[in-house]
Amino acid sequence: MTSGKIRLLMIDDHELFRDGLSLFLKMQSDVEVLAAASSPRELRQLLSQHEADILLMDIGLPQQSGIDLSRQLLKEYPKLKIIFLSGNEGQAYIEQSLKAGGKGFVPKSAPKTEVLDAVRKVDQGQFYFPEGLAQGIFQQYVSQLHLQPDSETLTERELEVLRCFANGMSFREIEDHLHISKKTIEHHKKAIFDKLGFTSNADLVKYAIKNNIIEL
Amino acid sequence: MTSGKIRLLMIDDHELFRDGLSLFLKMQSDVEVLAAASSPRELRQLLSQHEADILLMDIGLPQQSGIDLSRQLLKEYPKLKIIFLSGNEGQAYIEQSLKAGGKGFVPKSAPKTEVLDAVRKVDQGQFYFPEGLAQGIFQQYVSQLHLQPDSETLTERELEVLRCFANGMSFREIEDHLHISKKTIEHHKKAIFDKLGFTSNADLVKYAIKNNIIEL
DNA sequence: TGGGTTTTGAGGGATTTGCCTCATATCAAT
DNA sequence: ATTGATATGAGGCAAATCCCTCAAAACCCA
Repeated sequence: MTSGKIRLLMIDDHELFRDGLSLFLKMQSDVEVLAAASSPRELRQLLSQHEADILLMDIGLPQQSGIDLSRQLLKEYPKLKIIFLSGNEGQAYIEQSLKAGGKGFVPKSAPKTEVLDAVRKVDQGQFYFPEGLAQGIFQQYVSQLHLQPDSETLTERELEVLRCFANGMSFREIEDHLHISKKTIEHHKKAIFDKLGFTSNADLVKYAIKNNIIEL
Repeated sequence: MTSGKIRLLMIDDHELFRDGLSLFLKMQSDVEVLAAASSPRELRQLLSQHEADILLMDIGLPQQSGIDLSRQLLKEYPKLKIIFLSGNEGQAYIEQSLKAGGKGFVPKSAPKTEVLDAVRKVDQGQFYFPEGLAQGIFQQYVSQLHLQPDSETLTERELEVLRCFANGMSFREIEDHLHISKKTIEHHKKAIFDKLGFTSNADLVKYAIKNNIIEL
């Protein structure tokens, strides 16, 4: 936003990290930290209460991968700009974070000021990603990505079912968890296998790991 | 140490985390944060310069797992008391951290004060591990662990079977591949599940990936 | 107001796995 | 020579999963 401070929310399950980062950001005159969530549930609550410009999201949340979560959130809050903070996961998820609609990506190992840079850049409508990608070439790359989205995209429900199976749940457990019948689960599972060409449950698990739907 | 402050070192690759935690710890009158390292190399340097009582170690270092590193360090500094800080890895490594000689284990998601509690307990020669294990019972558990070391080592054959399952093969396919009957495969699979405490095939796949038995 | 897509579910048979016991053969170590 | 760990396998039953067809609500979109 051009007027006023940059309003931001934060989600990270580590209290120490949240506190440290928000303390630092609050010292900046152009930034306002609205609140910090420790879980996806809490974040949704905060999003419904505050109008935020930017969301700083830990990419490796325990309950749900940040990338996965951001896909869901952007459906509800399309104007929200999400910057991912990655821990030791390295930069392997940059492309996925882009596809999920992320606007920025900062390793947690980066100096504090880099987070601030990212927040400012992204607030101004730019992308912020680690050095190594010239901004111009990068923009082009992004648009290419846009033109060629996932050929076989799973629906929300299918994703949920996929997540369950990848977490090792049985039909019975998924019935209880999602409150749908075994038949419906079968249906979704078949759809997933057909769309993604899986041959075995092992394929499913690997896919879920590669795509940050579950944690390894 | 009974006299003076508790001297501690810290290793974590995230600057924000280091700063936040050491800021908090420095506010305590009975604790002295000697220094904080961002890498194993830097840590060794610091250890040779300072005489520390306690080391707070991130379990998920990018260069080398904290557990691995601690085994090495304890050979050089047997009196060093290591407390592991775990991120999203959950508590799956508690047992390993014990075997590696760790004295404490604190999830990063825990409240700040828990780290402090752990530091004080461990400094006094106690163990500190997450609630749920009474200290007495726990001690017993530790000695049991000692007597019964690698209950979790798979035999060659079990490894082969594990690899097959992790690659998505069915019983039928494994029969053909390894030239053994379904019954024998069942037998091995059960042994694998028992030894490693698997609850689902998904666990098996994840284990195989983590341990480089298959490619992701 | 139709037509796609998604989500939901039933019925029923075929297959696959899981679990339990029992049994044999090898090999190494005591 | 006996024991223990490893590897092999059978029989049988229970439980879980797979496969295929059919169908109906819900929803968005043109």
